[in-house]
Amino acid sequence: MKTFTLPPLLGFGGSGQARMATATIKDVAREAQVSVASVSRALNGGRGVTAETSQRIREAATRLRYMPHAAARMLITRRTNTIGALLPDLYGEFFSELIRGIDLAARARGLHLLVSSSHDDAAAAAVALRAMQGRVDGLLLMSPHADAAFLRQNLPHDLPTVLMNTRLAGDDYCALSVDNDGGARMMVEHLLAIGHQRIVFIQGPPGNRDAGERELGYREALVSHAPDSPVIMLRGDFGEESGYRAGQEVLGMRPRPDAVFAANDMMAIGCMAALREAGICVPEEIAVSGFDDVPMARYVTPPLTTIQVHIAELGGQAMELLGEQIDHPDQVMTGIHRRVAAKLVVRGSTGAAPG
Amino acid sequence: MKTFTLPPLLGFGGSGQARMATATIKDVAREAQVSVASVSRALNGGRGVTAETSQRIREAATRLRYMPHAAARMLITRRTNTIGALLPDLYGEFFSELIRGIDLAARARGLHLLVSSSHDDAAAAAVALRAMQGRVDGLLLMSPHADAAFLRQNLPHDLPTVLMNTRLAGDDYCALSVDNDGGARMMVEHLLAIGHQRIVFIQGPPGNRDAGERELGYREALVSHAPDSPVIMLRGDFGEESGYRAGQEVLGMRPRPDAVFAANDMMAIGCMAALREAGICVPEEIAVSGFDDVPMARYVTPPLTTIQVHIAELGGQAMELLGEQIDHPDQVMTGIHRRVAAKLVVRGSTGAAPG
DNA sequence: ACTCAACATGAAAACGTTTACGTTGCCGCC
DNA sequence: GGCGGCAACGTAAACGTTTTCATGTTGAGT
Repeated sequence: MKTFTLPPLLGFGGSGQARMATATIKDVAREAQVSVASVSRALNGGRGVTAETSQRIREAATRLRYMPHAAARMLITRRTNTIGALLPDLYGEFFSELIRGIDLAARARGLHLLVSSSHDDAAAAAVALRAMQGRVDGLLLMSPHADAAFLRQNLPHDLPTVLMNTRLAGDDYCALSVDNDGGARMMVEHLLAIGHQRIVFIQGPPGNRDAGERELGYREALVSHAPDSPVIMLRGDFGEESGYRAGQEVLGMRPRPDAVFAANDMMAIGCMAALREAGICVPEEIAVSGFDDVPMARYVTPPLTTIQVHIAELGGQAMELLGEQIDHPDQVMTGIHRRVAAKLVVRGSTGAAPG
Repeated sequence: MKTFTLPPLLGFGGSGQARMATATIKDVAREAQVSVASVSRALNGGRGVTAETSQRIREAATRLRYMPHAAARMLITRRTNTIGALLPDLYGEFFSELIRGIDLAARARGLHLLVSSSHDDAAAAAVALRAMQGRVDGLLLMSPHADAAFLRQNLPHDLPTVLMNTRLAGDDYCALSVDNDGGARMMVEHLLAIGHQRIVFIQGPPGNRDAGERELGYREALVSHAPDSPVIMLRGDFGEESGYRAGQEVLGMRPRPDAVFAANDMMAIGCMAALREAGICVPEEIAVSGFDDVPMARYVTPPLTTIQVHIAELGGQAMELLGEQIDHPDQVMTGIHRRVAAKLVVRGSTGAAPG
């Protein structure tokens, strides 16, 4: 079998930068004088190959700058080593932190990350979902329009999936979301603890899950810790403007509330603007607090007391959960529903901390 | 050839949710009574197939919910229809906008997006770069440590690549960056136009490309429009703290500067804090301006005059450029270097606008 | 010395596509 | 009526892996 056939596509001649097409496993096999099977074994598990042949193969591989062809491996292995993240139109810190958390956890598992973001409507999300078919081993899904029907329609039922912050609780899928409820309770307890009695809540957009849970936490905390305090709601939509309007409404209330808890930071900031314009001092006359701990929160005057959620952790834990699901496909994990903790950050706007 | 062999893995029985493994092209071929070649033809170009057979094939495909196996296609086609984005550790709005721009442009071209983010050092970036080998048709690369040597070392020379905001100008690669220079000039011209004479510049971190270009723009504008105005530099590092310290230095200067131009918004905000503490009114006594137009810029008091760069456009244009390169591999496009425009946003901190 | 297990290795099948190349059947033209 | 050409379609060869199976080869146990 000694033939004179040179490696067909590899360097011609000797020194250095010869233009070479990417080497395949066959080239490595020839270079190391073994069969392709041995190369595969040596480079993967390393079992079933002598230490010295393995060594020789490894050397040949690096010499040829061999990189296994991803597609070929996927084809036979039926694993892509890639997970997909389907995300809605997200902005700012939230998005970047989420991706960071996912990416880090994925990299730790040796997985690649295929992202598809900015889906405004269900149709766009469905298209993106289909396009990911077969390119990913699992799916991280955060979508406001991901109701049960949508999922059953568009999701391959055998694809491991973890839902993040979605409406439907963990009946058929794994899910993970931020502890809105607990966070809101903490905030109300804080406000009560520093002596406030009449706490008004500025709601988020109707139908929004996060907003709803935060409202729930507010109600729960009141009934369990201060059953005599009134439940006062104002409409909002997470926008700064709506917070401003809510602030104006607060001004007209008699007796005047002594604290405002907005369902997110932007509304809290808008609310503070309205109060300031009316000459009301925060926190002396009215305490104000928000939710999210956006970067801006510590820069407004006074700095905003708020609830911090570790978004990167949301992404990271979701990735962990997905990884488990991928590694143990038989194990039933549907129905698991975890929450990532929220943390109270006390700043000047509730008067309990100097800065 | 009429046999009774049922499609082996497909539904057993009839109605609805029968558990089925994913259908392959063979299943479709059998279902439509044609060869696999015809299926491929019908589903791709559609040439070389009768309209009616094509129709029949298409029906069979949808009936079986056929989705071509991505890996198999990649293997034979040698195209992944995926582009990779290698990004450093980015935060907040910048990151999310960049991804949004890239993602949208990629989707418009039918390309998937593989991201790898959060690379602090060159080693991590190199690993990530290698891992993307063969999984992508092109690369979008933004990396502070992407010098020429690094690229030549780790980048397959035949992989279309577009550099974003990197140090080395377009000698060997396509590059794209924000017009720091032009933006800074615009800002200085604005400050001069409203009557300021002594404009101090707060520098960014040494070695930072963006910071350097902004400083250059500042110098250029001064020499060309106000050669008599002094060039005054203060050290900074893009952090709010450093802006605060710079602000304190400004306070001690005699004659006192009448305007501050910080290399980014956070430093401008820090600077304003220092001035406020000293009882100096912005913009009446000293005007302050920044660069970036971070979301916070419009919420500080007074709202910050700054330079807005359309980050999404940076990503989108980079993707466009990369797409061109992928579609026309022979065409030499190395050396192209585009800049995305910057825009002056005048707000209260330079006193030229009410709010 | 003979058997049997254990082990290193190679040959070849499989994964699901695309595509170059044949093969047919049909039509028009001489 | 034979012949060339064209269009539709099928056959089979690739693509680069992993993995099963078969085949030595060795070493230990009797």
